[in-house]
Amino acid sequence: MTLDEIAAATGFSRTTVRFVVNGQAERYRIKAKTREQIERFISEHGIVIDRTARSLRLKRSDAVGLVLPDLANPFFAHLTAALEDLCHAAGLVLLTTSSHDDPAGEARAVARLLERGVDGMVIAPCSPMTAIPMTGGRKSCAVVIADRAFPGQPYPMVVTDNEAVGRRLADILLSERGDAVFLAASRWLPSIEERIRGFLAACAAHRLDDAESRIFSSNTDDVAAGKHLMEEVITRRGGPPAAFVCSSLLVFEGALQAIGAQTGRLPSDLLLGTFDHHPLLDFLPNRVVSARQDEVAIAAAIFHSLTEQMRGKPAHAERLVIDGRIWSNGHPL
Amino acid sequence: MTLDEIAAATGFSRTTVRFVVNGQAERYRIKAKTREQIERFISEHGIVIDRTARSLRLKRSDAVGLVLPDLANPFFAHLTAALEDLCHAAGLVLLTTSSHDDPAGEARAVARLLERGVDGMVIAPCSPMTAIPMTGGRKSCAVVIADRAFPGQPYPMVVTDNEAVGRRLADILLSERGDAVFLAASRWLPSIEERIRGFLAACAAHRLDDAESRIFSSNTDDVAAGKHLMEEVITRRGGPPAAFVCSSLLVFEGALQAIGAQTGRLPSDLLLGTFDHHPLLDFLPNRVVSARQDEVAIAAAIFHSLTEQMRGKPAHAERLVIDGRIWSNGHPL
DNA sequence: CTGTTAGCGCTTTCAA
DNA sequence: TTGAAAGCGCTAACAG
Repeated sequence: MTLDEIAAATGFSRTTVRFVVNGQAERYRIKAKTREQIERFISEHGIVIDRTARSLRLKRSDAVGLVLPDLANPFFAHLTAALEDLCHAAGLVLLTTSSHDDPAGEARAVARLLERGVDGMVIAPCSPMTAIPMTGGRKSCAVVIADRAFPGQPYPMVVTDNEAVGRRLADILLSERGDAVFLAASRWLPSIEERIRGFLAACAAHRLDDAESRIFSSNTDDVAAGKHLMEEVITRRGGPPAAFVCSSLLVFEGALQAIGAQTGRLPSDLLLGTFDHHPLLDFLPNRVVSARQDEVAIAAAIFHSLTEQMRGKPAHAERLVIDGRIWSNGHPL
Repeated sequence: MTLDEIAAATGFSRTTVRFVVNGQAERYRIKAKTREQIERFISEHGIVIDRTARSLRLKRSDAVGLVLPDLANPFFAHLTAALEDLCHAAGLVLLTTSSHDDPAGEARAVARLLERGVDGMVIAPCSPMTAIPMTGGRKSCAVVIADRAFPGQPYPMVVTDNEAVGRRLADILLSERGDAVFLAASRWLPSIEERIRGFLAACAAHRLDDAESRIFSSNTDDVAAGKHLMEEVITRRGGPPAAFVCSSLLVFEGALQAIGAQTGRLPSDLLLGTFDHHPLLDFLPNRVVSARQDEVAIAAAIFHSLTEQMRGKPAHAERLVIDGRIWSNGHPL
């Protein structure tokens, strides 16, 4: 049922029907009897206002796009869930797209969202985009960069305070074991580089002068990379370290596999550290310290910045930093 | 840049420009020079065709909606990722919405998608909906029910073969330990009921006549429920079982917590079984057997049925069953 | 081969 | 209080 159809069926005009449907009956002093008739008709026959037509006319879609490297990554899944809740509460829908860490796919995704006329876009870029082509849209589109703050973007960025968290995590390991290495995947990511800086700072604070040699990094973020990195650690140091940090759970899994393959099972005093968190970590036989991003707070910051832009505030290239949290044995530290 | 603007700027008509833009230049034998001129202009100035207007005209949005109970649930996150890939490859966008297991939220989500004119909808219902109000839309909308096959829906349903998987899982536990209990959350879900049936069938095959008393169930699916259920098991049976299955990882975590609280740490010969899988399970000190849904195959079946409907094939209430897989120690069984 | 026209369902503006 | 008209950018049908 369209507004026109209802108008025709009830004998009133488009305008009158629309006022009732949009809850503006009061404001335009629609006669009570008129309103009742229309409302009764609608409750009997139902109505679905066509937001496609509405969008075309208003040049506003009440939709926001989300461009992620990978939805299967729990961090992004949680971020999506949190953002979605905020959007829905505000009457917006969320269009999600994954780029699978492919810059071309990312560009395509952005273009597709632009075609759809989204009012805003949240992007976790998979590469240092030269420039997101927001130009070309018929209307301005709010943009917020999430999680991956490649330099040079003219948009607000919301990121975790990776360096601080990395430092705290490393500090715990070094304090408890006096030794630690860092297994880093995707070193080209700003967030990873920041975590490494935090690790190095902790090493410096503990007066370790071989900090650089404690960093092992690869370009891909997967289990195989973690395994390979840990094998390298074992080879270079003649055995497993007393403690290690991994830049992601995938790397963590690979590292555990490598140690398991080497020593049969995990040395019981091996102290494990990892970015990203999963509840099952708490049931591993070893002590695990994990750094966790605050998806809800990140989503809130993103949404705030986005809605401000959508309300007309011009976008700065500001950097909004959200605190990460360290967990150990199922409890925040 | 709109088609009209380009037409005006290049001096050709809307139609001519559109033929070029839509790649139909060949078909309509647009003069090569004309095409080149238009293409050059576009490559210089860019173009974003407005799919909002297109949708309005064509009554087709090239969008499909996805209604899930909870995106943060890894199964649904993986399903979403898989579906998204299929959609994008077919030039469709995916609108995701979570209902948080709230029937009212679910109804709202469906209505919102209908307003948006989605061509199709994938729903993992959170309750036995009396009827999804597909009526009222201006055009028919393809529908596929995923994962939760409440009876009575007139749409195709894609589900895992829960009973068979549940039976295989229970069979492994009973064969290896001769004892097992089932901790089930959300017993009102068809999928859970099916898993329980599989468990009971395995018990019967192992000539256990107390099968019913091995089922412990709750209405919520969370860690607290799992803990509570395991406490009940321990109380009723005077100690932890030799093996148990949980209907979800959340319940699994709760159960481990309860046993840990009771016995200090996990008895080393305790055999763990769970639906849902996570790679970290492989690093637990105990042997873990887990049943895993095949999200990619499920997504493929959903997408196939959906696109068939979108091409005009009327929807049957058929039931498409996808095999689940059992994993143990990081390998499929 | 290219141009013109009508209209998708909505909102806005102006009239009555 | 209510109605009528115009137009968002696109596509389809038809006319040159």
